[in-house]
Amino acid sequence: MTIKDVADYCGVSVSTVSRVLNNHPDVREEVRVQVMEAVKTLHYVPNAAARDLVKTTNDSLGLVVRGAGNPFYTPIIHAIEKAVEAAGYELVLHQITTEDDELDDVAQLTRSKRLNGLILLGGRFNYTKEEVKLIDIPFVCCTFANNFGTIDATDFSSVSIGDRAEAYRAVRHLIKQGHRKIAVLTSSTNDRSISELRYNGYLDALKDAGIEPDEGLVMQCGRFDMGSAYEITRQLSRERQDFTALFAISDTLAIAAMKALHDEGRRVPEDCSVIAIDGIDMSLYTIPTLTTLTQPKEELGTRSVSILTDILSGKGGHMHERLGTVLREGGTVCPVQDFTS
Amino acid sequence: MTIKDVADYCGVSVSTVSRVLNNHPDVREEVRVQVMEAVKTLHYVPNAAARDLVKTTNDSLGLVVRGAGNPFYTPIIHAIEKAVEAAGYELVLHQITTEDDELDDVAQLTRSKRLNGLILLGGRFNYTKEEVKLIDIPFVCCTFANNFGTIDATDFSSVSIGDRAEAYRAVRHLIKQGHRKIAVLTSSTNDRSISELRYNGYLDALKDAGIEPDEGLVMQCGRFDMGSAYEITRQLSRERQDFTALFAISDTLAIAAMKALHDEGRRVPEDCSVIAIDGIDMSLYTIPTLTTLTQPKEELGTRSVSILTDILSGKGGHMHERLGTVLREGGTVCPVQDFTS
DNA sequence: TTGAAAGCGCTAACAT
DNA sequence: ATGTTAGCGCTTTCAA
Repeated sequence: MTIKDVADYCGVSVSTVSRVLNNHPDVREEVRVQVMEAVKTLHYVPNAAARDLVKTTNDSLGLVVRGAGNPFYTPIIHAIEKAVEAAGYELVLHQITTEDDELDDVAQLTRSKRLNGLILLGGRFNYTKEEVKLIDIPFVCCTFANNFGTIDATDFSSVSIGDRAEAYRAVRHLIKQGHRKIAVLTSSTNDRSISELRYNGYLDALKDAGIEPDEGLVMQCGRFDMGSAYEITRQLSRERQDFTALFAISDTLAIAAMKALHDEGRRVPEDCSVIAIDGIDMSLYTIPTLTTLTQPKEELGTRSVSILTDILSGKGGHMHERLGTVLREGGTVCPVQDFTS
Repeated sequence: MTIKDVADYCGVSVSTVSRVLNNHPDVREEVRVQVMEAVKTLHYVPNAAARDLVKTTNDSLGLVVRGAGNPFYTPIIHAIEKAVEAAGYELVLHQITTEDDELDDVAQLTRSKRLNGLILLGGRFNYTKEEVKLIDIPFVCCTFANNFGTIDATDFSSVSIGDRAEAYRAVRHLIKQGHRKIAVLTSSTNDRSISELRYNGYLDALKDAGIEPDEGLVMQCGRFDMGSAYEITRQLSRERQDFTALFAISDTLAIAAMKALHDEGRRVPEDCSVIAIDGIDMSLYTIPTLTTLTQPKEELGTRSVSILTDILSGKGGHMHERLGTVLREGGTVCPVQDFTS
């Protein structure tokens, strides 16, 4: 079933059918209707490969998401999809796992799908100049940037929160409540990614408050995995009774940690305050509601798209936007309990 | 950058380059090495569209997921990806929203990507013969079946739990604990989907126990949306004080409901037991841990794949598998409290 | 072992 | 308004 079959069926040429299919004006209304009905009757669907092959440019943008299951990305992807459509582009979505390298994928996508631009959602922070050269179309990093890399800031765009500063703010919030023994739950302290940045923000806050970092209060759970976050938090709770607050670098880790604290008989927030960063939907439903710095998820998506489309239409150049978070006051933070009184 | 460029660069013909790229045997080792290096140097990536166009068959399977953000699907998708790869096929994944109709998408995919088989993850239950005719390749419905449709069982496969029976079992579990005023939280009672099936299982259980259904205890929240589940549960909690248990048709709805009950001052499980179906990771971390019938998520995925690949290799025909759930005893169900004593 | 050439199905000039 | 035709980049006979 090809366009030729439809043409023969209608007694017209393939170009006429093609015109109807692509809404070109120069077709007699009568013929247009006839073709459309033939398409329905024959259940004809154009071959995308052939179409892609012939079209040299196709107004499509790519979105590569690293770490599919992450609930934090869901609303961002939604926002991007809507914004891309509104801008008159088509979106090619590609999910990869956290083990895959997004740049390998990007090379594939851009060259085989003739993309005009690219959005990377979640990715490494340490691209090299070499690697970036492989991406020969404009791209914007969403929710992350090149914080550890060496590439030129004018070669790409980014939209994200200031991870280190926001982590600082979260921990600062705990310190203001009188906490000084503050544990941190991160996936890693030195993986050149968001985890490392937020961990550094934690250290910054301690330092500014004149608190000596305590290595025994640093929990690394490896990946963004609730199971290991739970285990490691239980373990620390058994080993150490003295910490009065916990900063988790993401909502999901915080939720696992709250459960672990509970299972060790420690109440949140009375015995241990908890704060996190992200603001996923689920953390609205924990008991108590998680106190967290919510990222402007929709805005992260829409800004990424508009920066990209502006570049493509010549309206602007590469830029790096840092958006702010909003402190969502839940019920997991309270002033430190004074045991001496 | 096309295959022609690589050929020119090496001073060979395009066919030779193509042979190298596709690991054909008849190429001089010397030339093979030369071409491979040229590919690296020039950063050449074959155009997928052109490749797809010319290849008539490509050993690829399609996976259409309806309702991307659903955390329940994440492990299933993972299992399918691994199983498909292990079986030597390539997977083409397509996400659609719950508003889209999966069949429209399927028509697109199968005809434009030359798929050999198809897995539908989450979908309508009421396909018609007409619609199914559009899918001209073997397909298997994962987590759902044709429970409300009229299509021939020999025309497709399905792998799912017995939704109605499992809902029955969940509610039965509550009844055994002495509960008789049991509320139900569903997205709809008559949407011809999983919601309706599980709602019917709830009714079955009441009936068998001689309990008169109470329309006032039926909550429909429209979609699988935690926000509306929360609101409607709060509302019911204010209106009615008499129900002692709640059956939610999914874990996510149950989590929202637990929060709502809490915010209305009702303790789980002392004042209201809660049970659900699905068994997502997140519900391990609610406080108390959600009692739920966990679906065999990995098995749902792997069985779907092996049924499909068996059909494709002529080793078997269409079949319909009903897998069982496992009751995960959390802490959200307890015997009904006797107010009279 | 290699090259030349015929398509795969479609779109977009260019004719008519 | 409609038809003819030249590719898009690739794989795969068929010859050499």
